[in-house]
Amino acid sequence: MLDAQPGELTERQQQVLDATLELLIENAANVTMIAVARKASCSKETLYKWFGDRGGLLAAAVRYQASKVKVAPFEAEGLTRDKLASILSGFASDLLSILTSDISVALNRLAIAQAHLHAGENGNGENLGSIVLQNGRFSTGPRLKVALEAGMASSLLRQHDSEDAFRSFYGLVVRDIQIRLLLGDTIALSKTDIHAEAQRATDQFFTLYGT
Amino acid sequence: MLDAQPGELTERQQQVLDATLELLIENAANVTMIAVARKASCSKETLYKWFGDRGGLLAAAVRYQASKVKVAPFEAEGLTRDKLASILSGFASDLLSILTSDISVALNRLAIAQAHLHAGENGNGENLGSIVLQNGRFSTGPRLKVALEAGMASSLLRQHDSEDAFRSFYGLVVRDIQIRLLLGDTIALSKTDIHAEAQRATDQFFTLYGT
DNA sequence: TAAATTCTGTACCGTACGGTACGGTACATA
DNA sequence: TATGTACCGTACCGTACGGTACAGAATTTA
Repeated sequence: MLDAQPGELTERQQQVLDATLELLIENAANVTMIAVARKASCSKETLYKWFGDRGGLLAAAVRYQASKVKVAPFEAEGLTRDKLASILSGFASDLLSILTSDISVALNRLAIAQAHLHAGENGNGENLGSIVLQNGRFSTGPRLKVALEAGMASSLLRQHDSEDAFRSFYGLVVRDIQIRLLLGDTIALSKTDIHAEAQRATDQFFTLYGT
Repeated sequence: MLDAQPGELTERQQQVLDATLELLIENAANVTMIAVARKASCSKETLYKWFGDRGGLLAAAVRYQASKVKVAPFEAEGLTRDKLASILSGFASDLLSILTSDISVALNRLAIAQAHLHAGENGNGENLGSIVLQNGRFSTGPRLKVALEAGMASSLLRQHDSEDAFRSFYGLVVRDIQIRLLLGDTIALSKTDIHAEAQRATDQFFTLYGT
């Protein structure tokens, strides 16, 4: 086998996690160890050897998916209002694209479904909810806050707690979309819809926090 | 037994549903038929007789809880800006109080966890997610829209699609609070915190949509 | 080519849960 | 007092799943 660094995943292991994610998207209730083994054409024993137990497999799948959606950080040099607006609007588009994707809905549902478990109750010891939060909200937030603080330093935005400003922007972008999707409502957002929503949220944000 | 109207619940049945909800709050994974029967001091056979199957019991519990949080509609007579602001702020406070409550988090988690099921796959035939949506987002929304439209008619708010205006207000109020709670993040919102958040959201809403 | 390692496929075990059956009890009605 | 009804408690059944064991194939290493 192609050996990998500790914490890294071999090609084959990634195939297994891809199969897990596929299964998760089509029906979360069908993600059993035997189903994953069949879909990935591997044995259950291998699953347990690689991932410890079911919780470890799911955690690995969530982390693996998160590692695929890393986006490039933006540079805050020579910031103009148009440039900041473009950064915000781009961020909003990305966020909406991700949150409305099948894979995001499925992963959030999975994480929410067992978010009540205390750490250590599952094999991996870490809660899926906190993994999703760490790689989602708590990862994108600070990245955008850099841009917001640069905007304040350039007097494009009024002085304000950047965390609070980010949260309001988040609300303006997401509104009730995510919770409705999670609850099973079917909202179709086209590419142009997402772009329009991102633009609206950005305009409203400047109205509230701009100079 | 105290007979009840069709669709109504007897005292004893409400006790059973209260026990179900209690169990749900303390640990959703423990809501098994035997656990409910023990907690409510009734027999499993009675549960099946009254609610059909597990899905029916959960659906009944969700509906029962929803029936307890009905709030009074507001009157839109002689609307002033202060009065509208008070309505919006009150609505926001109520919304935040509900969404941050243990019972709401537990019910939303439950509904989300199985929102992928097609109608008819559970005994009751109706999806818990849609029940929550109907009694939550799709019930409170139209009620507030009445106030928003009255505000537009009174020229307190700019002419605008009331559905869209409501959704932005919702976003300003809730921001990232609900998704973080659902994912297991612990956010403590005191009574005064909620009041302050409601006030902020209302002020921001007037900035965006006021005249 | 021979030994060793890794993996697949399947059979198996224990458990937990949904759902059913049934005996026993309390109570209401006649 | 006799009969019926509603309910409790529990035993039971079938199934599905997580996890383990093992035999044999495939692949690697020497």
